[in-house]
Amino acid sequence: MGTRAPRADALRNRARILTAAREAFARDGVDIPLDTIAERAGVGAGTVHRHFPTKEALVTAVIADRLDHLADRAAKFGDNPAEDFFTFLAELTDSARDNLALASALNGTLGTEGEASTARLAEALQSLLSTAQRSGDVRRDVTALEVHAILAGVLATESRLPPTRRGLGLEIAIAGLRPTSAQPRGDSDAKRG
Amino acid sequence: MGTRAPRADALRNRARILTAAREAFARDGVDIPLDTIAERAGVGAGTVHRHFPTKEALVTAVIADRLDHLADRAAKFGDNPAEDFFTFLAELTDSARDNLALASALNGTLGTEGEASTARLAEALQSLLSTAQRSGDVRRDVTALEVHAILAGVLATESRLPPTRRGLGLEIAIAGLRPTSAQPRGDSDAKRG
Amino acid sequence: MGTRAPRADALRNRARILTAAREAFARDGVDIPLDTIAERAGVGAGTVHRHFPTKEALVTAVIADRLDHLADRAAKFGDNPAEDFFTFLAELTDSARDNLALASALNGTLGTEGEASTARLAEALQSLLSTAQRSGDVRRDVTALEVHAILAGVLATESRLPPTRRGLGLEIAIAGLRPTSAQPRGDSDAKRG
Amino acid sequence: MGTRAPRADALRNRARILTAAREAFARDGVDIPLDTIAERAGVGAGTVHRHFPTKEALVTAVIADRLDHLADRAAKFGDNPAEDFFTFLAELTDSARDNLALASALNGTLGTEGEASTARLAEALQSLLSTAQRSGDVRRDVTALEVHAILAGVLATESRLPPTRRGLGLEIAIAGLRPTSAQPRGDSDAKRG
DNA sequence: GATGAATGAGTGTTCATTCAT
DNA sequence: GATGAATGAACACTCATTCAT
Repeated sequence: MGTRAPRADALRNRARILTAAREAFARDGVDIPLDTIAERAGVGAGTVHRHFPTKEALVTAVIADRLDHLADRAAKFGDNPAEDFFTFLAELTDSARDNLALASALNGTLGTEGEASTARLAEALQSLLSTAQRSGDVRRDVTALEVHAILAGVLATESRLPPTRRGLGLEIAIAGLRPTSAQPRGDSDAKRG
Repeated sequence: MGTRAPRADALRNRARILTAAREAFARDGVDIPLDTIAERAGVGAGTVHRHFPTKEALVTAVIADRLDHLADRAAKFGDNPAEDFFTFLAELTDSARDNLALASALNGTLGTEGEASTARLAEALQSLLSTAQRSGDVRRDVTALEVHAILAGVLATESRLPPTRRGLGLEIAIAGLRPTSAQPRGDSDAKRG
Repeated sequence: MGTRAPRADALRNRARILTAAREAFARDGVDIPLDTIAERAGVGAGTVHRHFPTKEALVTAVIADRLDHLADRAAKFGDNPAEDFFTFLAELTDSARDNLALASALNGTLGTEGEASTARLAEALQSLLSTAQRSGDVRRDVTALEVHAILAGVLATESRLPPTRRGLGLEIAIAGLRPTSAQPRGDSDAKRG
Repeated sequence: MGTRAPRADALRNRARILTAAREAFARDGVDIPLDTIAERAGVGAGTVHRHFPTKEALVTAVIADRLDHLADRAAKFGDNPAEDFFTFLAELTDSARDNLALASALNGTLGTEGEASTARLAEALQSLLSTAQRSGDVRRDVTALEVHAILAGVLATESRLPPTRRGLGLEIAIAGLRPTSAQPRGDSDAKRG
């Protein structure tokens, strides 16, 4: 025990930078100057670079953090097949709405930033998806990666919807993900490999 | 008055700039330097600014042009209620796929560029939509503007889908736009290719 | 011939930048900021970059210019074997004395800047050297490249000599370049002027 | 008092910094960041500054150390007039070859760093030189400071010579430092314009 | 004393925009 | 009108130096 705070202010600054960056990226997109982020975080420009050697590293860190956060959240579910899946989509949508950077990340506008975390999220999505598919509430032919892409679309939609209509994009996606009406529902059939 | 060729080359230059900008924005996104566009258009940088006082103006013009083009296309339809509507969505999706700038415009990433044309497109969408709604193949509660937002989402989805799965985003949106299965719409199940 | 001044001020600016850079590099070394050079040349920082896309390009241009100048000068000689050779060495020494950048270039401190011109200079040196060697006034085993290196040494020496002793470094190098006294050269006493 | 180990590690750190700096400066030149040196020395950046308040102080210390080392070495000679002198020049040349910092110091590229040690070295050089001059093997008109400058030149030359020709610069300097064969001693000729 | 995080002025470079030709 | 050179404010990033721990 007794690990004294090894570098208390460094941790605090790192957190402040991440927070400032998260907000700045969310509100203004990732093109915002690092100097602005440094200023908002109340640190010098050099400090930002000490913690994140390049701007890309900071962007990745912020995105990855958001993505990981979502993946963690996804892992918490597990009881109600379809409900869980759709609820998670809703949460994700809410998280990313009005977050330009997260939206960009999910849109693929950002190159390969946060790739690892994107994969983690896809994995988390996978189990929710599989369960929901097994229960017969979701089309069996879509993969987690595809759901990820659909999510990106939902976010894009939501960001253009007036506040009074929030949720419509998700609603439509969810409706579209259900098995075609030809197969009523009820039991689950053919689980996919 | 003897205006032999009043501004023949001015018109030509304008067209060349727009063409170059369209391609450049589509391929490389709107962050591409104006100098590059000028060079590709075979004109001087000053000429670009004569025609489009700011870069934003050029971006708007290009987007508006694309949007108008789509609106024009939409106006050509009108015979088969649901089919027309869905076909148009498919065309729009195809147009924007791999067009970074158009995708951005539809994503709302670009601020208010091309607002007027966005409205025009929404209008064109409106009549297709109304017809399809009247025929009972599309949810009655969505407006043209909302379809526009959904379109943005479809594009975002499609851009993240592997080539082998192209069309899935649109397919799901279309499925989601159908009236809920609870209230079957008579026949109608518009299969798409 | 009627080639109207195609871009008179561009040429003038280029010349001013080169002049300012030459003086700045000579006096302060190549680590001087480009902004300072721009300021001294009376142009904006961007203008420097238009003419010389990177700092290295400017350094190279300045060095190459100096080196070419010397090579040109070398080409003018050709009558008195030993005298020409030694006189050229003296000229080169005078040129580079108090020129930090040129000295650096000849010292090899500068990486590969101006390599082509270094080669040109070596070539020019070659013919002077060959002639002097054939006349028996210079050791036959040294090559032009080696003379180049020796020159670098002379410059380094001269830069550390008090003004009253200028020329001593060259004098010693010249003496050292003569054939060993064991094989007296009959005439030859190459007074240098 | 009980100063058990008063500042044992301080001394050790100082030594480690000097060693790291010596190697770093030698290999990479004096433009290498202090952080790199600190890291190689296994100390913090602040520790470097405690021992050497500015970077210039560290550079000076390293150079001075090298110069002192050479001066010490020079003091060890004393038996064979000319031989000692020339051997020392050879040693010095070998020491500085591939030592960017030392070469810089001797080149005068470094401003006034290590002036005191430069003087010490000159002094050591002086006695070797005087002895050699008295024995008639070295020109009588050169001073120790001038030999120092010549040494700088030799180093510059050597650094540009291909490995197969190492020693040529020194050889020529040595030859040039011998009394002119024609005139046993007495006057010198070689007036330059 | 040692540490290494923080600082912040400074560097090379880019690019939308202006303006002389 | 067209040209493309000039401008200069940004920008990401570096690094000697300072300072809290």
